[in-house]
This record gives sequence, C-alpha cells and structure tokens, in this order.
Amino acid sequence: MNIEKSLQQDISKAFSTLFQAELKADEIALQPTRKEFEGSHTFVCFPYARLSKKNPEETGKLLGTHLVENSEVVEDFNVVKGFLNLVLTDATWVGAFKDIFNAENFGFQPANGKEVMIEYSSPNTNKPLHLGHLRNNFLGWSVAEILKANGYNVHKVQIINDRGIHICKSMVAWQLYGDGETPESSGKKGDKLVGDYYVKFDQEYKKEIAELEKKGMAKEQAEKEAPIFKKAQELLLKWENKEPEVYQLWQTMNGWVYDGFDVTYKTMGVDFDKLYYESSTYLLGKEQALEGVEKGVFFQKEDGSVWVDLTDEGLDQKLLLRADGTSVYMTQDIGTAILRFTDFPKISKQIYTVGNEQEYHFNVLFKILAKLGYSWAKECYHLSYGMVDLPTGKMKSREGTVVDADDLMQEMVDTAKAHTAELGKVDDFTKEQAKELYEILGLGALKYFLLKVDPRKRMLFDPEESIQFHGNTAPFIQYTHARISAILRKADQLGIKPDYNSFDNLNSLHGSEVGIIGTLSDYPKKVKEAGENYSPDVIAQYVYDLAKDYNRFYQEISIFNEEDQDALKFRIALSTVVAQTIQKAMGLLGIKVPSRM
RNA sequence: GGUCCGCUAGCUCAGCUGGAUAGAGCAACUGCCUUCUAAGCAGUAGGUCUUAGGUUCGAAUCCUAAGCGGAUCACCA
Repeated sequence: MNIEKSLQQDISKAFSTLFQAELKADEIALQPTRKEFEGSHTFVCFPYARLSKKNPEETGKLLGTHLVENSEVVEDFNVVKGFLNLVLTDATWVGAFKDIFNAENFGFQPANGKEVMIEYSSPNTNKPLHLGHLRNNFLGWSVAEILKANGYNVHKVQIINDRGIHICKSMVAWQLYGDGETPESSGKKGDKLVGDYYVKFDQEYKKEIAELEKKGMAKEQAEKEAPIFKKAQELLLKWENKEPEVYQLWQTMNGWVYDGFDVTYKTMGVDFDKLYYESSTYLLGKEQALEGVEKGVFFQKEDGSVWVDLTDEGLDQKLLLRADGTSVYMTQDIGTAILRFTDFPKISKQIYTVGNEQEYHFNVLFKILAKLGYSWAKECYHLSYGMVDLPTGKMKSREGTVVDADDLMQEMVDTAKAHTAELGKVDDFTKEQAKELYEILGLGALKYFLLKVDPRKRMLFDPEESIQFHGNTAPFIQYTHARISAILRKADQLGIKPDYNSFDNLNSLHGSEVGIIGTLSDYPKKVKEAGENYSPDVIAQYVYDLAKDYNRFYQEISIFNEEDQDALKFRIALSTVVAQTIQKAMGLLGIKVPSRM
C-alpha cells in the first residue's frame, strides 16, 4: 500500500467523521515537510478551512489528533501556522520499503501497448559532430529510455541530411583542392576530412566574394555570383539528375562521413533502430509538393517555384520547391514524416529532438502536414532544446570556436584517468578494467553535465566545471554506487542475504533511513514525470538526491557493527535497493555505474 | 518591427499544477579519515527570486506592463 494513498484515505475519512464534510481522497494534496519541522508529510489546512468550518490552526489540531488515534500510519503530528505536519510510524516506513524491496521492476511501468517514434541526432554529412550534437543525442537517447520505462514501445530514428547544398560545398572543395585525398591516404577520420573541405569551401567562397566586391559588385549579388558557389549549385542540380560521376563522388564522401560517425556514436553509447536518409525521402516530399499544387493547397509562382501560403495561420508564405525544381529542407521533412507514418502505422506520437532555433520550421511543417490532410499531424511534437553556450560565447563553426565531440569525449576520459590515478584506489585493476572505468567516469560526467539541465533552457558549458568530480556530478553518484557495492560484496562474503521477511521484528529506524525510504518511494512518480515532460533532468536531479541521502546514512550509521540482526539485514536490503535504483536511474540517462572506483 | 523563450546566491542550476524562514553544487571559510571507499559527511557565510502593478488568506510560482538577454521571421539546413 502506497503511503500517500493511505494518508489521503485516512484524511478523507477524518473529514467525514470530524466535519461531516466530503473530501475525496484523490483531491487531497500532500507535500513534503520542510526539514526544519518534524514529520514527513504536510497537509496544508488553509484550502480546507471552508470545508471544516474551523480556522486552519484548529482544523489541523483536530485532524492531527484524530489521525493519531484512528490512522494506522500516523504516529504523531504538529501544527505550525496552519500546516499539519505528520510523523509516520516506523512500521509504515518498513512496510513501504518491503513493497519496494519485493517489487519486480521498481519504478518502471508495464507495457502500455502504445508506440512512439523519437528522432534525434540527424546530422548533416558535411562536418563532424560537435558539443551541440552531444546534447541532442544524449537527450534523445535518454528520452527514448525514459519512455520505454513508462511502458511505450519506442522507435529510435534519425534523418541523415545526406544531400543538399552543404555536402555539395564539401564536394566542390574536394574536387578543386583535394588532390585525391582519402581517409586512408591521410589517416584522417572520414567526417573530419569532409569537414575540412567544408571549411576550405567557405574560405575560398569568402575570398571570391571579397574580390567581386572589390570590383564594385554589391555584397548580396557577389554571394550569388561567386564562381565556387555556382559550382556547388551546379553539383546539386547534377546530383538531382543523378549524373553518375557526381553521384559516385557523393556516395564516396558520405561513406567516409558515416565511417567517422559510427566511431563517434559508438563512443557516445547512442544507437538507432532505423535510419532515414534525406536522399531517399526528398522525392516523396517533391511528389507531395506537386500533388499539393493539384489539390490547391499549395500554389506555383510564375517562375515555377512551389509555395505554401500560411498567412491565414499567422505565418508567412514558405517555399517548397525552387524554380529549378530542386527541393529544400522543408520538402524532405514532409516526405520523411509521411514515410515514417507509413512504415509505422501504429505510432501514436512522433517526437523531433531538434534545437529551438528550428521552432518556426516545425511549426510550419506540422501546419503543412495538416493542410495536406494527414490526421496524425497533430501527433507530431518538436522537442525543442536550448543552445549550448561556451564561456567565450556562442559556438560558431566558421570561426573555429566549435567544441568537437570526439575531442571532448576523449578529454573527459583522460581527465578521469588522471584523477583516478591520483587517488590510487584501483591500482590493482588490469589495463582493460582501468580503461573501461575511465570511460564510464569520463562519459558519465559529460552526459550528466549535459542532461541535468532542463532541456528547454539554453545552457552554459564550462569545460572547467564539466570535468568536476565533486558535488552534483555523475562521478559523485557513481562513487556512491561503488561504495554500496563494496558493502554488498562484504555482506555476500559474510553470508548475509536479506529476504522479504528478514526484518519483520525491526522496531526502530534512524532518520536517515526514513529519508532514504521516502526518496525511494518517489521514484515511480519521477519516472512518470520525466516521461510526461520529456525531461531527463528530473531523473538526474532525483538520482543525485538519492545518492546524497545514502551518503548521509553511510556516514551516520555503521552497518556491520550492528548487533540487531533485523536492523543489519534491513540495512543491507536498503543498500541493495538504493544501488539498483541508482543503476537503473543512471541507465535512463545512458550512464553506467562501476562497482569499484 | 511581429512571434516565441529566458531572467532565482559571486558562478552554474533546482524549485514554477500558488503554501511555512526560497534550495543544491562550485568558489570561500570551519570541523571530521586506527571504523563499511574522504570522488565522502557536518557546519558557517552568501538572496529586495530583474522592475512595477494586479489576483489571493498566501505569489519566485498565476495575470498585465516595462527592462535586459537570446532565438526566429531565407530559394541555409
């Protein structure tokens, strides 16, 4: 029996007997008691004074007295300024813990038969992944896990933006300046190599613009007339016409990028159930655009370009096909969405994990899909997250202030290594064990740092702070797990194996033990909340609180010096559940926990 | 200019379905390792919750306006 529900029912009954007033159990709001007062649950009397026809203070006193006499769970109470603080019996806490200890998959919901699709990552294939992608990938992957924990069947997908003017830019630069360079010939990671040519393009492009401007051309026109830019445009057109030479180069260079991405995804610990490629969805989008013209939902301008008019929705007109027939970003997103709902007809929701600078884009996309008559358009949701800023300001790829994903992850692992070596606690580890530990710690620290913040908010990435191993960090939580693991190893050696009835005669609990049980009881609620709001930060915050609670207990109470066998077994059981919960909650964030560190 | 988002301790963030004296971490200062891992624990100090109105028994939380910062309004993705 859930503690909160028992209390709600008892309070409801009390209102009926004491005040002859009807108050439904599920309408009763209880809040956690502030730590400066005695008790665990607080009933705020003000809103109910109307029902009790007594002032809040009086209501609280009558209610408290009645509960102590009639409720099995209430031991004591105090009323402070209209707040009724309830102290529960230790038996109640032990009972609640027994249920948790016994639970099959505590905190997780059984399958609910619903399917959702979540998209994340979705990089362009013209440059390597960076810090912003890390937030995106960790967020999307974590939300997927959290939704699974809430009983959904989840499909993790991404759309790889493998075609378009951006990749053509890299291709042109490689044709002009590449001299046949390949990842094999230069030893460069494929995505880095292609990214270098994207930068090269931009440098040359700027030079050409400057030259044209010098000759008296307006900047805007120079941007369109620069020869290298025109070459990129030509390549795009040739690509859409599937000219073999261009198509092959495109395939080769994308192949290099995919090889590079694979390595990065593997390090990140992120994966996908299905990949969509823009190159194979944009044609469907084109068809839709043309069909839309026939249906009269879209219109064509004199130059042949296709547009949608959303002015009646408070938005603007939006281009869907260029005059030369080539498609834009929006075109392929229409095709992709349709394809996905065709592939997975049962999905009840599609979540797009994409930065908040694209809010307008998705707003428009969903409206277009609705206009085309797709009823599922309203089930599309843009999980919009904030930018990652650096202490030096915004990341700008063209100014070289981008934090590369591979470099950053490596740096985190290196730092974990240095810090661990300094402490010297795992000097007996084999090389492989040590390497694994450094990766668990370094990647964990990074993931936690990026996930503990509300995704909707923009956040500051301070490299100094991100590699901190104290305080509200993954290593702190991982350390707590390692400590518990040491205790459980010892308990195992001593043959202490608590079961459901091992602590039936336990007659008193310490405050820190009650605190842990209270926090554990919150876990299912937190998993649900994190799922409803697509907020891994709820889990991050929770698991930190749990670790803190355990560390206080660890510091205050000795386990193995305890003579009372019931108390000893209870503490082992409590430690077991905390370790499992830490492990599972961190798992929802994609963070592993070591048994020694 | 229109639309949207943010503003809480020196810094980074919780709290936001209205509840008590607004919480953590970092940084600073003070204690605690012959005891299950000190990557820890306990404590001190640090706040007109951007401002002004309003609703309410009660507002960091809801409403209105202003200020500051950001995003967006591309034949870029």
